Amino acid sequence: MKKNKNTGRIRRRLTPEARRIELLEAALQVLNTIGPANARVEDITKTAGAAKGTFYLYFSSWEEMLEAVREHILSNYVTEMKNRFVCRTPAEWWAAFEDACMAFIRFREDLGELHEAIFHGAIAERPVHSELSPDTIIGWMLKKGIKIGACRNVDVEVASELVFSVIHTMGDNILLTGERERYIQTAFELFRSWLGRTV
Amino acid sequence: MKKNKNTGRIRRRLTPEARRIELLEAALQVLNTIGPANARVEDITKTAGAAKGTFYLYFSSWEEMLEAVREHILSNYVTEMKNRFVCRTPAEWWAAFEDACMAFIRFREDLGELHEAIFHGAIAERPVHSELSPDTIIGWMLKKGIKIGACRNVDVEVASELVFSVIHTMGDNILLTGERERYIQTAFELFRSWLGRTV
Amino acid sequence: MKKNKNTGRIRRRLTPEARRIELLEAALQVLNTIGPANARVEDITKTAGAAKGTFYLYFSSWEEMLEAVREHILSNYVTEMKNRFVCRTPAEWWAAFEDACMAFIRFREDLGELHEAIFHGAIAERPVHSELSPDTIIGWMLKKGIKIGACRNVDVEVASELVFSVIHTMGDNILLTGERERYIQTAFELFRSWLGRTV
Amino acid sequence: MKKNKNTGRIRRRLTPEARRIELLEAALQVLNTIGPANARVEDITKTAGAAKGTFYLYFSSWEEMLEAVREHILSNYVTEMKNRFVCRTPAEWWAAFEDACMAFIRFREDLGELHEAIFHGAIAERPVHSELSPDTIIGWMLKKGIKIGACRNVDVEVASELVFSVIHTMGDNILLTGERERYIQTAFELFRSWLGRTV
DNA sequence: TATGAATGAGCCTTCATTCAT
DNA sequence: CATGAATGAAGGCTCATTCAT
Repeated sequence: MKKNKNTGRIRRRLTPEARRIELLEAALQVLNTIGPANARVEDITKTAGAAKGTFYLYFSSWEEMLEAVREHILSNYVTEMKNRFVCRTPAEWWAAFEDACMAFIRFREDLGELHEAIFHGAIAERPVHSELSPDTIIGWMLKKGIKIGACRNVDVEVASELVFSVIHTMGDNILLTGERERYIQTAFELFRSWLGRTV
Repeated sequence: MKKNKNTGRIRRRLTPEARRIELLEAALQVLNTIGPANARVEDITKTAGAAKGTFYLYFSSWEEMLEAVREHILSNYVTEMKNRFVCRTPAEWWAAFEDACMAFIRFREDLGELHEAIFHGAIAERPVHSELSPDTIIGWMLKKGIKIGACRNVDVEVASELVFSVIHTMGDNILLTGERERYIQTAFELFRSWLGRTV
Repeated sequence: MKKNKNTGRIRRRLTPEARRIELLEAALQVLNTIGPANARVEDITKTAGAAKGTFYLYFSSWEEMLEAVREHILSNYVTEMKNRFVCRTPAEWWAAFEDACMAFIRFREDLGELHEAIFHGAIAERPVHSELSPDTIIGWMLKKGIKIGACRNVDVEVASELVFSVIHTMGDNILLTGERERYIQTAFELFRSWLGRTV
Repeated sequence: MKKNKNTGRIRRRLTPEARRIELLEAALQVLNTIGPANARVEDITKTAGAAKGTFYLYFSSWEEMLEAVREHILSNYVTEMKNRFVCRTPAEWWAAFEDACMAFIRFREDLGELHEAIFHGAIAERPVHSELSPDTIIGWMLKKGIKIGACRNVDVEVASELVFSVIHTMGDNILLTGERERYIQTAFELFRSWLGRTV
C-alpha cells in the first residue's frame, strides 16, 4: 500500500573505495567552503551526491571522518615533502629547508578553513599517526642537517616542536596579513642564528 | 498566564558586581573542570548558585561571557607581568625575560582547559583589547631589550609573534610531557642565539 | 556588608492614581509604538519612568493592564460620542450618524496598533463593560433613529452588530488603502438603503 | 558525540505526502481543541504520532504550518463553494447567494477555534493567495449578480468587503448566541434592500 | 509605596545518528 | 550497498512574575 517513490536520485552503486574517496573529497570541499563550524553531515553527502545514511556506511561518526580527512591530507603532503628534501652539502640543506618552509606555507594556504577543522577541532586530541606528524618530519630534517654539518647539535625532539611552531605562526600571519617577505625574513634569521653552525 | 512559583531556592539578592563576579568565577571553574566543549550555561549558574535566567542578566550570550572571562584573566595576568618586568642592564633584561617566560608557563598551567576555551574557541575571532594581547606585551619587552642593548635590532612586531609562539609551544609541551627543564633549555638557547647581542 | 547602591533612579513617590495614569499612558504609547506582540512589561515601566515591580502594584497581570487600557480608551471615546450625538429630525439623525461613523474612523486611526492589542488579543474574551460596548452605543443610536422616524423598524440588537461590523470594516480598509471616499460612499449607501425609511 | 537511542517508539516510515497530511490533520485537531494560543509544536507531533523533529521536516516554522493549514482549508472550501454557485435568473442568484451565506456559517462553525488561529493570528499579515480570498469569491458572485440583473450596480470591490464583514459577523454571533434565524433574517434583509434591484 | 535583581518554566529549533525499506 | 524519513536529546534564550530590600 505505502509506496516509497523514488524521488529522482539515481542509485549509484560504486565500489566502496570509490565511494569513500568521493565522500572524503566532498568533505574537503565542504569544510573548506562553509567552514568546519557550519558543516553538516548532509552538506557532505549532498556534495558527494549520496544519501545521508551512506555517510555512516563509511565513517562511524563525524569525528572519524575528520580523522580520515586529516590522514588523507597529511599523507599526500608528507610524501611529497620527503621526496623534495634532498641535499648533500650544508648549503643544499639550508636551501631545502627553506624550500620546505615555503612549501608548508603554501600547504597551509591551501588548507584554508580546513586547517582549523582537522588540527584544532574536536579531533585535536586524537594523535596523528607518528610518521605523519610535523614534528617527526622536521625532526628527520634536523637530524639530516646535523649529520651533514648544516646545523649544530640541538635537542632534536624539542627543537622540532619549536621549529614547527615558528613555521606555523609564520604561516598563520602571512595568511592573515599578506606580508610574506617580512615574516619569512625574520623567521629565517631566527633559524639561521639558532640552528646554523657558526663557522 | 505564566506562573512562577518559588520552588525552594533561597533568593540571594546581590549587587550586580558581586553577582557578576560569582558567575565569572563559576565560569572559570566549570570551563576548567568539565571543559569548554561540554560546559553549558546551566552548569555555570548551578555552580554559582543562581538560576539559569540570571546568567542572561549579566551576559547577553555564551560568547560574551567567554570574552568577559578572557578579559578578566588577561588583565590580571598582564598587570602583574608588567610590574615584575623591571631591568636596567642587559643581564637584568635577560633575567627578567626568562622570568617572564616562566611566569607564562605557570599561567598557562593554571589555565588548563580554559586556555582552549578562551583563546582558541568561538571567541578566537573577537580581538583582544590590544593592551592585553601577548604580542603587545612581548613587543614592549623587546623594545626595552633593544633600547638597553640586551637584544639586537629585530623587526619587533614580527619577532614578538614568533617569540610568543615559541613560548606558547614550550608551555603546551611542558604541560603535556612534564619535561620542564628540557624545553626551557632549548627555548632559551633559541632566544639567546637569535635575539642576543653578539658582542 | 552587602550594599545596594542606588543606581541613579530617583524614587518618585506619587499618589496611586497619578502613578496608575502614568503607567496607563506609557502602555498606550508602547503598545502603539512597538506593537502588542513585542511590547514587554519592562518597556512600559521604562517609558513610565518606573521600576518593573511597580507595574504589579497597579495591575495584577499583563492582561489586566490590557483591560484597563481598553476601559480607559473606550470610556473617553464613548462619552464624547454620546455628547455629540444630538438630533431631533430624521435629517439631523442621519447627519449625526454619519458624523459618528467618521468619528469612529478617526478613533480607529488613532488607535493604530493598539486596536489589535485591546480588541483582538488575549483580552478579546473578557467582555467589555456593557455600557461601553460599540453594540450598545450603536443600539442606542438606532433606537433613537427609529423613534424619531429616521430609520425603519429593525431588530435593533442584531442590526447594531451588523452596523458595527460594516463601520469596522470600512475603518480597517480606509486605514489600509487610504481610499476614504470610496468606502464611505458605499457604506453609507448601504446604511441608507437598509435602514432608511422609504417615504 | 550525540547518541540517539531508540526509546521505544515504533518508527512509522511514510511517504512525505502521507506524513504531511497526518501532521496537517493533527494540527487542525490540536488548534481546534486546545486553541491556537496554547498549542505547541509538540502537541501536534504527539497527536500525529510523530517525533518533534519530524515537524520541522515538513514545516520550517510554526507560522509556515499555519499558512499551510489555511491554504488547505480554504482551497477545499472555495472549490466546493464555487461549484455550488450556479444560477441563471435573479431568483436563482439570490437563492444561491443565500445558500452560500449559509454554507459560510457552517464552514465558520466547523472551524471553531481554528478561525482565530489562521485568519487573525501571527499569520494575518501574510496574504492569502488571491484566488482563495473571501473578497475575491464574493466579488465574483456580485459581478455575476449584477450581470444577470439580480443586483444593482455597486462598487464591487468595496461591496465585497462589506458583504464579507456582514456575513462574518453574522457567523460569529450565531456561533456565540445560537440565534440563527434572527441573524439570518436581519442580514438578508440588509442584503436585499442594499443590493437588490428595485424594479 | 517603590525598586530592580532574581527566578525558572517553557519553547523552538538543530542535527548526529538510526533504521525500515 | 544505498536511501532518506524519522528520531529525540539537547540547549540557548525569553520574560512574566516574585520578593528581598
